[in-house]
Amino acid sequence: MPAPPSYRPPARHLRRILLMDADQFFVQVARLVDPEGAGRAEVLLVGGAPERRGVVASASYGARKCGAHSAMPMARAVALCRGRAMVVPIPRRQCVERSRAIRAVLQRWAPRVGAASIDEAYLDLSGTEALYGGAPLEEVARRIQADVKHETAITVSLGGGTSKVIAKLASRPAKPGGVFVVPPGGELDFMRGLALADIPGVGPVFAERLRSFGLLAVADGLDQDVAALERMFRGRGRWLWERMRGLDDGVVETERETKSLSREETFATDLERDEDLVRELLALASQLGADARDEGLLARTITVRIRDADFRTRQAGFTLPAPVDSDAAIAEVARTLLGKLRRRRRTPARLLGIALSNFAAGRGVVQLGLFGGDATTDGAAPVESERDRRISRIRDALRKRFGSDVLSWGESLERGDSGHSG
DNA sequence: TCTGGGGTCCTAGGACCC
DNA sequence: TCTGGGGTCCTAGGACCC
Repeated sequence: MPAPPSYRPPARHLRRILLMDADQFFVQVARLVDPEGAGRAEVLLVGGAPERRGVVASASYGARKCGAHSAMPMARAVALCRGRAMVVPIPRRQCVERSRAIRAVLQRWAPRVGAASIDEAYLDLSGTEALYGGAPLEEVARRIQADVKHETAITVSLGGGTSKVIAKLASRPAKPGGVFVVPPGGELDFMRGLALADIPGVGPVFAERLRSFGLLAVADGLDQDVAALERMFRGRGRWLWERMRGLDDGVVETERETKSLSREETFATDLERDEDLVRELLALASQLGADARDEGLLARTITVRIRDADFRTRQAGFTLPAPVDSDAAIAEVARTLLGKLRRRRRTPARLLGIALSNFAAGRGVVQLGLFGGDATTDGAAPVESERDRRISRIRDALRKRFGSDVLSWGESLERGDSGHSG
């Protein structure tokens, strides 16, 4: 369906929003990828291997009957299923492909489609009444659902209503594989039947605070006026007042720029020695560098995250004067930051991660300032000397910030650096 | 049973500048 | 000589989501 040439957002109370949610998405894709194996396993767990301390990303309905659910440690889920479960890793590439295919179908139906995650998308169908011959939202949703199934073989559920929060909450009673639309004006009745913890954005911490005030159900909170809620939960009172009524001004965002990119790994067994951590760090830096270059992103800020054996998570970051995307530059900064974190607390670590953020303009942009006014990243392989110069300038920046001892920590960074002092 | 990996957004304090 | 307010950037941590 073609989008109207000039899209005009209609009055808020007339909005027609859908949330599409692919049911147990990873399970569905795993079964399509491997019809003879996973396809035949009624009790299927998709996620990280138990011996690698993984968790469940998606559990089949058969596995849920045993008590398994997503985010549960895989070892526990396997135990609950008493030897009847098949465990497979997330088929990442195929999941991304299916996700894109689903979105392509949705874009034929709605002028505005916004991906909320790999298996969820919002559709804004406001102003399309005439386009669909005045069909009710529920009927349009059923047609979309059938189209997605036909085109991609994926079963999806659709929730609908006058706001994103209503559409999202309506997708739950729609599961599995159904459609549930809250009619305009029916928002309050619908919300009254929910728990406060059901509201997206109310997590375990906020739910506990609400409970400490005796507020469990949405119905409990509807008695409170805005001022009372603001006094109890300053800053969040008005937000809560609105959400309890299904009010949500949020628009469906069609395109969002990437704000951060990261890679992390939990080790099968905790790592204690610095040299082992450095080795893992350098591997992560290479993966992340490749990701950044694939996306054409240049980052100024590099952050290292470490999770100690006691599950305490710490991080340290550094912002460079000019953006980078090379493995060596990321590794250099990351190694210094890891040194800082390890000096602060040297205990076995279960996880290590690196993140890039603070992105500058993409490829082909001339990098200015400290890192050399003549350095460009137009895709041509930089000559080694220029690369070395860039690394040297990064070393200077790190030395200035962290002191002259930073380079005494750990060994030389990369063999490509040829080991000599810069 | 021992807790993934990929993100977004918010807060708060300190540095620094005007 | 003393006091100050606002704005922006950086850093660390945390809540939350799928």
